[in-house]
Amino acid sequence: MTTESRLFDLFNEIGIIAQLSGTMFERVMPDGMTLAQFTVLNHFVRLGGEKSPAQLASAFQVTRGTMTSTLQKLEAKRLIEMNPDPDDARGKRVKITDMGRRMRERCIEAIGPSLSQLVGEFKGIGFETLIEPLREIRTRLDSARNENG
Amino acid sequence: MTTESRLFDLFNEIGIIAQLSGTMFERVMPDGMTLAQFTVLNHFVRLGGEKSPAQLASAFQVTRGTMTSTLQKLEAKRLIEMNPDPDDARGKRVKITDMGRRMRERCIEAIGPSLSQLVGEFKGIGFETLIEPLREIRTRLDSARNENG
DNA sequence: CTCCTATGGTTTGATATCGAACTATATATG
DNA sequence: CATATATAGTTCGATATCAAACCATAGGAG
Repeated sequence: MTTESRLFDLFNEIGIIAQLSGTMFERVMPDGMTLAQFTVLNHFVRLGGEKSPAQLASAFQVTRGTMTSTLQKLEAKRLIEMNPDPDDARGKRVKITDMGRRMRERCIEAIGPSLSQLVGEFKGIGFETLIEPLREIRTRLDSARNENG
Repeated sequence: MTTESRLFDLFNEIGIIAQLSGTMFERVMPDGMTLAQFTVLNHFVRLGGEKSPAQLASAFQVTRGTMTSTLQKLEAKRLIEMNPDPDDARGKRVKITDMGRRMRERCIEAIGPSLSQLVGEFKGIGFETLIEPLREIRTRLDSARNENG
């Protein structure tokens, strides 16, 4: 069992967890909200301010095309607002609306019970200690990607 | 910052890593091989024997419909063989072919350099200690899903 | 034996994502 | 200033996945 194949195992577990948790959440989300849409709203509530679509795409590691699609869905539901960037005629500025804030609250309430149940199930695993190393892995994975292009 | 939102952060990191690593691998895979297809071949080489499509779907936590699609692709490329289960007229038995074994080798060679590079990038993180807790999380996540189903 | 529920596998329709091509604007270089 | 290159955002075609509905067979209950 080489180190390389251990790393492959790691990515394998991560892939399965991502799929399971993603579909689990989307099943309980209200109003056809997807995880991607919720994540954008959550980002704005937690960090405030405005962001460009490109910044959001980079933050969540999706392509700009994907982010365009996600933002269009959110805008159609009036959960975000998009305006031209006054300093850059190519760019847009995205911000959350009051409806968006309320929808984010509804989502949190909807997924709350599932999350609480899982917090119970995960007692003894110490999942909180996993976050930092995973964040580090994500960061380096992203730089490796940018280096190779 | 509640425990629940920490758990959400964990799933968030996991989702991004899954996306990055998945697309990174599929970019270098030969002959249109997907991660899902490779994972099936890899499973057979490592564990040997025959499996039913339902067993494979359960092992990789995808729906039977998804596994049907994956197996059809593999069978069309002659990388697996599917035969009726002699003990259950509903079922099928799946096994890898010699071409499948060779293709798996090609895939491993193709992703080898990327994996080695990442092993280098991840020096100091101790990623190997993450595998067990993540496997545990995956298992409990799956049981929680089956309970609520 | 007969029905009734569970399971194996497939099909279908919807959707999120990717990569690549495209337009428009910004920035650097000569 | 002019041209070349980089970046912002969108669109398009392909594909993997899911959920739900479907058919066939298994296994148990009466």
